Amino acid sequence: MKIATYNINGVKARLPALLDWLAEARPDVVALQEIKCVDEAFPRAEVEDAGYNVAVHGQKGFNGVALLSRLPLEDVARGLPGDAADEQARWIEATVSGRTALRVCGLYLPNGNPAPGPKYDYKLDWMDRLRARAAALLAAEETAALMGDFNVIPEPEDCHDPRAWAEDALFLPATRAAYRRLLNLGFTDAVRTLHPGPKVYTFWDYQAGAWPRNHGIRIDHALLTPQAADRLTAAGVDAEVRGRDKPSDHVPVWVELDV
DNA sequence: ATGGTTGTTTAACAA
Repeated sequence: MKIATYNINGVKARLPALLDWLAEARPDVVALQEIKCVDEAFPRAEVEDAGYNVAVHGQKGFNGVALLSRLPLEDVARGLPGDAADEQARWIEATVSGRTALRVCGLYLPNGNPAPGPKYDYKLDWMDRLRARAAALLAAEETAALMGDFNVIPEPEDCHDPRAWAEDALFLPATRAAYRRLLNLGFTDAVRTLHPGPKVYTFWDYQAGAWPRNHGIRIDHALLTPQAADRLTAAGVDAEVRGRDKPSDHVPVWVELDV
């Protein structure tokens, strides 16, 4: 089963690009981030016509996540637990039952800039809540995948120029430490594991010719519980999508799991 | 050093 994550930066503006990519990449499950619309505005009919069930957790103007799946989406849950007052739409999870049940979590982790400040505090708080939910998945020995835009550059080799990112919320020591605490619970970074070299990027800024100069960063990740990692057969980044007309600033990241 | 771009929504804001 092919499971992907794709920050599409506005589903309305990106619908043709999304449908083109779905047709050629043929993922079984997709976690979308930054749909930037309310549930009712999601182009459900077009995506269903492409062969996907749809579960949406939207928000007006910003954020917003969704899950697409060829198989039914079971036990859908919306919103990251741990703060009833958090109204930002950044988390959705569901179970997809192939030969084995797979819990897919789609997440859009807060950007956190400018740091320091309230947005950065929110990011670190959100990462604490993410770690709690992730620990529960591990405790339940779930075959699960955390798929999303983590807004974290894990290591210096995950960006073109570490000095340029030194003060950024995506790369600050506290951000990397919080991400490491999550990984060290027992998750496998699928892309890093199968593509250990440098220059594996998933985001290129729209500005300053970042794409033609390959000034990218790796911030979209697929983290697997041990039960899922045991079934990992392939992983990749569809970087060429970034060079097309009207692209998102992110590109799809995917894993193949024998489930 | 600074600015550069895009999407949503309509003057900023977020990224």
